[in-house]
Amino acid sequence: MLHDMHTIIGDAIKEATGTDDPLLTDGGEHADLASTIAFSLAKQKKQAPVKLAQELAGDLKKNPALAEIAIEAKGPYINFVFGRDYVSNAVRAAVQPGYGNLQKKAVRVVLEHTSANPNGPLHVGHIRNSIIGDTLARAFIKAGYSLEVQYYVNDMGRQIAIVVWGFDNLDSAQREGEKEDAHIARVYIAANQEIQKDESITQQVNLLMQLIENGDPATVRKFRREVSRCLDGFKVTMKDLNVAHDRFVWESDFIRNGNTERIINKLKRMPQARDDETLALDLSEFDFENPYVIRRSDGTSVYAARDLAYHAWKAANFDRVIDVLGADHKLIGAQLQCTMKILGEKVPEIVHFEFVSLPEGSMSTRAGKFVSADDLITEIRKRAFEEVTARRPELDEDTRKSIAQSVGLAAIRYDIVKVSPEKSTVFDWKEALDFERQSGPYIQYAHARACSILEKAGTFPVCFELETEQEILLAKKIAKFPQVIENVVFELRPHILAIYARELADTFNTFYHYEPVLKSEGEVRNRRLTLVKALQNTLKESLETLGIDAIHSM
RNA sequence: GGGCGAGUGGCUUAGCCCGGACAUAGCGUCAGCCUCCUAAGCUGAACGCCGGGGGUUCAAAUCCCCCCUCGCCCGCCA
Repeated sequence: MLHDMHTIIGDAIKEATGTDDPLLTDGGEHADLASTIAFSLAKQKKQAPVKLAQELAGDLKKNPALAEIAIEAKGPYINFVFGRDYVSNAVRAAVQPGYGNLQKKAVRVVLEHTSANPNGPLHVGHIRNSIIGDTLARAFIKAGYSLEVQYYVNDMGRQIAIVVWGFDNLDSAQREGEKEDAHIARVYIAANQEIQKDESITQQVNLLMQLIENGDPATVRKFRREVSRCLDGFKVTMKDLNVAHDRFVWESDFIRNGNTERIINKLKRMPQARDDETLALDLSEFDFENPYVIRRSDGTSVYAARDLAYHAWKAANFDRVIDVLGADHKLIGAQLQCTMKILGEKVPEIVHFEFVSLPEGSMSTRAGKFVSADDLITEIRKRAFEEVTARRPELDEDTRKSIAQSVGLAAIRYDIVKVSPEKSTVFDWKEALDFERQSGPYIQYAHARACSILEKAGTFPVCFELETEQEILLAKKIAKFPQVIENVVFELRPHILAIYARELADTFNTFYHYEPVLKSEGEVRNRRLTLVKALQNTLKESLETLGIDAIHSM
């Protein structure tokens, strides 16, 4: 809709001026769309931009295609304000279930996210990956793509060898009520402390690494057991965060199925290959200083080789390959992309996000310095329950618990997804536990408020003819939703949706303040109820795409 | 040392790709609003050399160059 207006107006300007870019921008408070084309025409024609804007506005007004649009030159700007049809069509679309769903696309997308090493619980840094990834996944589905979400399980890393060494050599019994991933972290941290004290342990870890690479059955069993247990813990955390994967892909499978060997053989024949003691690629022509090592001198593969095999497999089975990775993977991500390109394979698109740290510094699983996602979830549910109990003492405990769970989830997911990924952040308990303004619960509250109005109203005849300034403001904000979904998947930036949802709630709260709905009468009441229905549905679709429950009461 | 990212009122943050009309919002501060549809809300005020310096342009938070500060990376780890 908004996109259509852009096209119609843009074409009209191009036709009237003969330029190929109508220089349309958002009109902000002045208009729905505005063109600054008069500035560039001024240069060409050597005339004043104000005069040209006026002339052009006059010409455009005569264009029958723009009959519904109010056109006015204000100084050098040409402002376009959409008419009643635009507004009523927007509301008509927005009351429909699934509003914002875009046309189905015959494009298969594979999205990898989280993929944390299974050596300890997910912490508040990992879940930035999960939440960005899961929100993108939801947006892709809404945008009509066929999607598979994968978790790449790094099950043959050095950290896992350290975990296994710990289980073999230290006091490692699981404690009463201890979650699997927390248990593994405890053993991993203890094992690292032992390594610090006694360097000879490193030799034993190296031995485990060789055994796993060679497929020694007993070692494989041990690795797999601990990794699986850790993943079981992750799955509980991710379920609590409403984050879902379709498939867990194990790194070691790419050794077992021969894909790693195959890609190494292919890489050997590349002109960039340097096959001395190690096999490495010289990517200096692409501005990568260091050699990209693929195979060790002892003949075993490194992570990069298995990752290339994994990505080649994804490239063969999907049309688009998207990875969500932390900023620490920028260099290796770029090397991977570069290598895939020279192999003639589909190049993965990588979404990077910057680090989450603690006020006291970087997080480290090995050093036991982290805030686990589970602790955050527990704490936030507790706080949310207190809040719900204070606000709604009349509700029974189960209902309050259920609301608290949804509110807690909203607070966590929104707090993380609202920040643009290129900002590094410092985890702050106070902000994470805030349920007011610019928070997930704030948006849920606006939705619940709309639900409450609709419930009290019962049935009503729909009316799409809006009148007042506040009504039209809200309807125009609602109208932007499909374009927001489009932008999220195009730019791979889910925080755009987070910002939009908050602004939509803001707009509704202002509307709510100025325009009585239930207390108005006749047509006014009907059109406002219709608008509230459209708003409620748009908020619901927005929240659900953000992975947040659109609860009806809170 | 090199590469990448960030720097926007006291704090957090949008806008930057694609340059335009008084820079977005929240927290905090101050002044108000619950006999009225859920106050997890609303209205108003104060608070800004958009890190610094050059440049391009009719026009720069946005583009280019230099510098400063912070984060991340530069392994035969993953």
